[in-house]
Amino acid sequence: MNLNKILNLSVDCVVFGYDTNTKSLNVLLIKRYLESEKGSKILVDDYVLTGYHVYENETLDESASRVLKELTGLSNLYKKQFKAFGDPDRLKHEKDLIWVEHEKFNLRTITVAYYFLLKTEEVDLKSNKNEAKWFPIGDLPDLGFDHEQIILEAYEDLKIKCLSEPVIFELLPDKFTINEVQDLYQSILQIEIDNRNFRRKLINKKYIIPLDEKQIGVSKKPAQLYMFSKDIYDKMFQKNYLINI
Amino acid sequence: MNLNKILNLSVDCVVFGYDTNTKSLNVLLIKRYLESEKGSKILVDDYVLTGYHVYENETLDESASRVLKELTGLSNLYKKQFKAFGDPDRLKHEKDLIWVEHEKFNLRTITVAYYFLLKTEEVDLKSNKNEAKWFPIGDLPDLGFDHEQIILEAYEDLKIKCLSEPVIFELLPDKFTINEVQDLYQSILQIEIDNRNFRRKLINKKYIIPLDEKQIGVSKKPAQLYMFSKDIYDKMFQKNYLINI
DNA sequence: CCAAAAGTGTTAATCGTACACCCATGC
DNA sequence: GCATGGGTGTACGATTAACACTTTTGG
Repeated sequence: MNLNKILNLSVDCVVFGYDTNTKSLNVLLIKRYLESEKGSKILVDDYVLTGYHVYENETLDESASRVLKELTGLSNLYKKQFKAFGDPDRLKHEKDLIWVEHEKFNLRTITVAYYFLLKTEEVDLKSNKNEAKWFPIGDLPDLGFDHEQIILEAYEDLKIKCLSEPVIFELLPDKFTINEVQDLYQSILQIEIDNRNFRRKLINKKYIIPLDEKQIGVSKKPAQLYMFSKDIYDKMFQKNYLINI
Repeated sequence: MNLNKILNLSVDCVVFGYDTNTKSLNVLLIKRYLESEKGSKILVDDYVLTGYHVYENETLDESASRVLKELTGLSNLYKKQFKAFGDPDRLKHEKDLIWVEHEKFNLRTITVAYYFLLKTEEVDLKSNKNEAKWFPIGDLPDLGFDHEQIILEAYEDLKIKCLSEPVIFELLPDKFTINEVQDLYQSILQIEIDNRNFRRKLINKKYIIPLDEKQIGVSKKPAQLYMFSKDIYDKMFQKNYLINI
């Protein structure tokens, strides 16, 4: 493998994780910190998306998967390239310029942005050397570069996508309850959904399969568990060309 | 303006035009031709998307708009950045390598792909020095680079987009008939639509405004003309979060 | 008067939406 | 036995889908 970086090209990964306990759609961010040489002054102290330069003989998709694997240890996650960001002034704040100087980046770097979907619990942050941390999508910290914009555009794309494709199940454990799916939709779309109608709709899908299992260890009536069958979904699937303008 | 090109970054433009006469969704392509030095042998003879390197201090969007203006003379068209293509082997055919050599491109060039929507008649091909030509989406010629893939991905994106946003009207003249809209949907989606149901659906929209005008110069019953009001559409518009998985 | 495309109505089935109470469980 | 969240049914309105003939016009 040719490990020469393409100096003006990077990938950035918006990692969405859902926490079924707090019912929070989270984004995984890493700390960016830099002091002046004497250590007297904090030059940069914020969070950024995880990202890295693309190598000379690596595809963009491979690059994104590599970055994610380094961050989380995970592969084979749902991944979507959603937009390239490459405006000449996308790094305009002083702290970003300091950082670029420090890291010897190319000032005009084009970044190809991906988002990934996983369960917050899947990632072990303890063993992470980047000081990675989850933040709710509605409560993001101070962000470097143009990463706030990148996250918000990823989020918009996810919102639209989850209406027409079963990506929601990428964010849930393999075995889930109907109410967990509802909570997740509500978190993503920031809407209220009628529980009875939602249940009926979901349970009627052939690819939502009731298991012979219920929740355990909950201090209330344990709920029925279901799984999503991608196989059945794919077999049933046919595009419905419903024009809805 | 700094006219230094970024050597490994380009934009490519998929220009979709609809021809109401032939009822054909077309793509605008330019000729790529190269002979060997003695003129004895044709080295490259195919079509490509129009594209160009991004300049040092130009945004990606500006770059795409500039390329399109040079090709068609038009600005303010519907434009969408839909994907970045940057695999290391995306130029793999011999003719592409010859071309890259001849044009002094960077072999590993990342291209940010856009698509544009317009009416085929809007473009004056006569005054075009690039030997630009329209091709039906279903009958594309031999294409250079990875441009066939780029076109097909643009087309998939357009198909999905036209179901939920009124982009269809970008492809039609300001004054159109209901049947023209139907024909266009049929061309894009490659489906048959029931005329009565489609008419009713469209005519009931408040932003489809009947004009005091009918078609002229047609050798049959002239049809009622309508226009699309983006103002009314935008005012009425509210996202409906209909989950359809 | 003929060819060609415009325009028109009804019915049945499905789907979305609104809405309130009982049930099962762990503690 | 009580607090907690799980689970259930019905009725109405809106939307979709299937379907075939008449009308208007230019030539």
